[in-house]
Amino acid sequence: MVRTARYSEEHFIDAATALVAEGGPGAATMQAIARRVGAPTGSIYHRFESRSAILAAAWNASYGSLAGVLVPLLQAGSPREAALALLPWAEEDRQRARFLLQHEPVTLFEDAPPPERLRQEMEKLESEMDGAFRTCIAQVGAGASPEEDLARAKFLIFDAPIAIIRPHLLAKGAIPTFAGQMIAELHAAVPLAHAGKRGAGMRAA
Amino acid sequence: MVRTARYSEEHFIDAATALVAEGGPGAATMQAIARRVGAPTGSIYHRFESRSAILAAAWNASYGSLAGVLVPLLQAGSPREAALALLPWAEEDRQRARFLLQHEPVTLFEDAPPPERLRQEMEKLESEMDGAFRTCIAQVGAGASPEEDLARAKFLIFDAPIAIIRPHLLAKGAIPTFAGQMIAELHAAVPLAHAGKRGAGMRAA
DNA sequence: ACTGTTCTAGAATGGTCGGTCTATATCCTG
DNA sequence: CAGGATATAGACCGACCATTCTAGAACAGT
Repeated sequence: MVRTARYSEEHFIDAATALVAEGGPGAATMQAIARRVGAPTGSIYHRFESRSAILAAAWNASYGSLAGVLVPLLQAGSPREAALALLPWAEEDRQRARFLLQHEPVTLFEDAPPPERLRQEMEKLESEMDGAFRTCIAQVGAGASPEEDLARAKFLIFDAPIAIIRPHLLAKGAIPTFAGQMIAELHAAVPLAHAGKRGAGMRAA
Repeated sequence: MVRTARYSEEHFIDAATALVAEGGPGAATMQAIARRVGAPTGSIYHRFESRSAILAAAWNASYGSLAGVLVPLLQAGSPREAALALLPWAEEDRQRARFLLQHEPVTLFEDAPPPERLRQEMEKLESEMDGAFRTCIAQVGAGASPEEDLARAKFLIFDAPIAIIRPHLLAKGAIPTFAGQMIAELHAAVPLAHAGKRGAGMRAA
């Protein structure tokens, strides 16, 4: 009853992801996406109502892939394993990693906000991840204010490993083995809940 | 003999810096910069030959400000002090910090490369910072390959503190005090040259 | 007061962008 | 073996961008 589609949603999302990963949000023009897929620009609008919609879909796919790896480990109360899991994830899904790791979602949608459906999916993914972080903290045991505990966990499990991996993602080469060692060392030396020493216990020498 | 200038280079650089810090590179259009300064668009071209030139100048000003703080401390062999110095720097010069901390220089110049003069200044600043890192490593004493030592130092002194500070820079509020404590704790727990335990000594439990 | 240079001022230009429109091809269903 | 829904295909549109251009204003030295 219908003509079969030659280009799938995924094609366009992947192209947009790659373009943003390589050249920033500005590089992902509708024409560039279409050219990369080999489709006419008009075809994109059969699947996405706007440029924001593609970018949001790309963000959801990337962030969802990340959450799929991280959330189970966080909920299991394994912060160290979660941090280390970022490494193979980034290596296997380099484009999505680069897409996520260099751009704040804020700058992705400078002009038009993404459609409601996608905006809600974004928020759901973010709150899912956030909840997993809180679950992990609750299991491991916290030390200070909830705000500080969360900031601490996000740094140790997410931002710090990312900071370690990022230079190697931007360069072409593979991620060196010492990156994993640095993450492991960090988690051995700096506990998520800074151990029971009286007070805060984290003033440095 | 000449008409006095009403808008200085600095005016335009500051406006461009603020726009990029707030909305990403795409927000810093020539018209937006001019509007923010209150000047006509044409006036910008009396001081900068192109948009890339302003962005490069803004980058140089921001990175130069950062280097001015970091380089002396690195050359003095004080990695901990350097890392902690990022905090007041970011707080006092929020816009420059945000400009630098959320965007890779790569994505700033998607289309046209900046003029030669500015490109060389960028490279000079970067190699100056790089040299300071190496000097610091040499003083403190290294542990592994030069490549790993450098990656380690950059993480501990620059990227990790940045990762700690970034969420608070993107939010509006002040940087909480526990951010400084986290940086201090990190440096107390994870030495730049991982202490003399046999071999690499950084495998975690 | 005049001159010449350097600036402001903002309209004009050519190119590209996101998004729409019309025409045509494809292929499942009946 | 049609009918018609859904796709491709790409020209087209108005908006906006970086950059250029023309006109006039301001000031230093005479």
